[in-house]
Amino acid sequence: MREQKKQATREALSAAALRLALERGPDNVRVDDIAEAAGVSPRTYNNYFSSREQAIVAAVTGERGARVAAAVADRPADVGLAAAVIEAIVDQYTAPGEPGRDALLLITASPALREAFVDTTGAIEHPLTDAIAGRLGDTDPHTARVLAASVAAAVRLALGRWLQTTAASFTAGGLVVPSGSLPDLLRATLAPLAPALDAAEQQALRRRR
Amino acid sequence: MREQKKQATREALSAAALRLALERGPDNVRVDDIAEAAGVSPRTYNNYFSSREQAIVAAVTGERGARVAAAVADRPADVGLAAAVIEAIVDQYTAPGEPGRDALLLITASPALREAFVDTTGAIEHPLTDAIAGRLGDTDPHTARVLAASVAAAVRLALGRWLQTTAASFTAGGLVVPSGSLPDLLRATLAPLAPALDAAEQQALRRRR
DNA sequence: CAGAAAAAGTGCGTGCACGCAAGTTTGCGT
DNA sequence: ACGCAAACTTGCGTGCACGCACTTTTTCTG
Repeated sequence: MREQKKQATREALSAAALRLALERGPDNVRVDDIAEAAGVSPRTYNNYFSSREQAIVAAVTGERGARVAAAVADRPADVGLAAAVIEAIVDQYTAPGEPGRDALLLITASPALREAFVDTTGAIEHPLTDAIAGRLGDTDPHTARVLAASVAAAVRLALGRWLQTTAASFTAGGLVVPSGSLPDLLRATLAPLAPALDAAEQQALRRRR
Repeated sequence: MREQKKQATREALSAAALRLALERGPDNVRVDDIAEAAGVSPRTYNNYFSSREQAIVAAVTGERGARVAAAVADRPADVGLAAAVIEAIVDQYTAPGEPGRDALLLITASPALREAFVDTTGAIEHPLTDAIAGRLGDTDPHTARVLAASVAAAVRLALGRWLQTTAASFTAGGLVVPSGSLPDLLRATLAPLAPALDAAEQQALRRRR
């Protein structure tokens, strides 16, 4: 029940942060406002988030880590590790595009928010490590960590490029082509890691018998 | 000449930061002290570094990015990409251990400094991208970026684990084995990425003819 | 060589992150 | 049901990062 309450205030805080940012623009939101809107003290806000940007972005990226991990775990056992990971990520990063269309617009508009959004990639690292370790049979958690970290790094790269090009296409007024959809960009960015993922899977199989 | 002066003040700042941190302990160093010791205004210090930890750590990690890139480029052309990258990194992360032995002790002692030190890994990403792209023949800069980011992420993991275990071995008073030397740890952490590096190299070769 | 343009340094003000030391709530054992 | 211990919240104080406007220095150009 303690956990429930913590999660509740966390969501209240990030929801308030996003709402206020949408209403007034990101630069006209003081920390005190967010805290007040969520019904906690400013100091408490700071126990949950260490920057306004983090709070705002968390409203969009909240449970991505857990969702990605679940998606990886749910792929059928007979598809390769690389395919499982890549498709799980593509799914999870494309599906939630709907809920906050204007939120994404807000994020792309502000460099600080863009950076915070891209940095949330680090949050998928630990859940993804567990998911990969599960598929590899828990023989070598070390390898799983490395692969998860690499995948996270690649996703960070893809998101960065995507935000960059979409932002550019705004300012350039359409002269710049959006450079491909996010799913395509993700697939292309993750492709070079596929050999490493599949090699690890083969080695795990070999080790198991 | 402009660049020279910038680099000079940058080094003056980080050197002063490290010296003061060693003299008084990291928590007894104010930003104003660093600025004064380097002969610039506090505001200027802030144009170079956005945290004390960054300034201190930069004294140790300064040119690592460029050195790693050069080391990768200097490996003979007939060794595989994976071997070239891994050995270059191992070299560059082991050689500079001598200059600041006490500096590393200082860093391991403070969590904030540990984090800053580990985060410097990101700085090798761009130089390493260029080095890898050079070896791949510049056909696909995108792949080079992904690989460099993954390598950087793996190095970050290795450094994190290394600092963690060495710090633990301090507090535990020797009960915990240092868990292997840094070179071994780096090799073990980078190993899972070797298939990806070599696969990219093969593909580059195939594309070239 | 003068004078403009660009770039780096500086002073100031604001909002913030975070340590610390209370106070308050929650959950558990008896 | 009671009370205690651990976890969470809060107020306060300090140092800091960073935007902005301005001065000083460096570089470029006619």
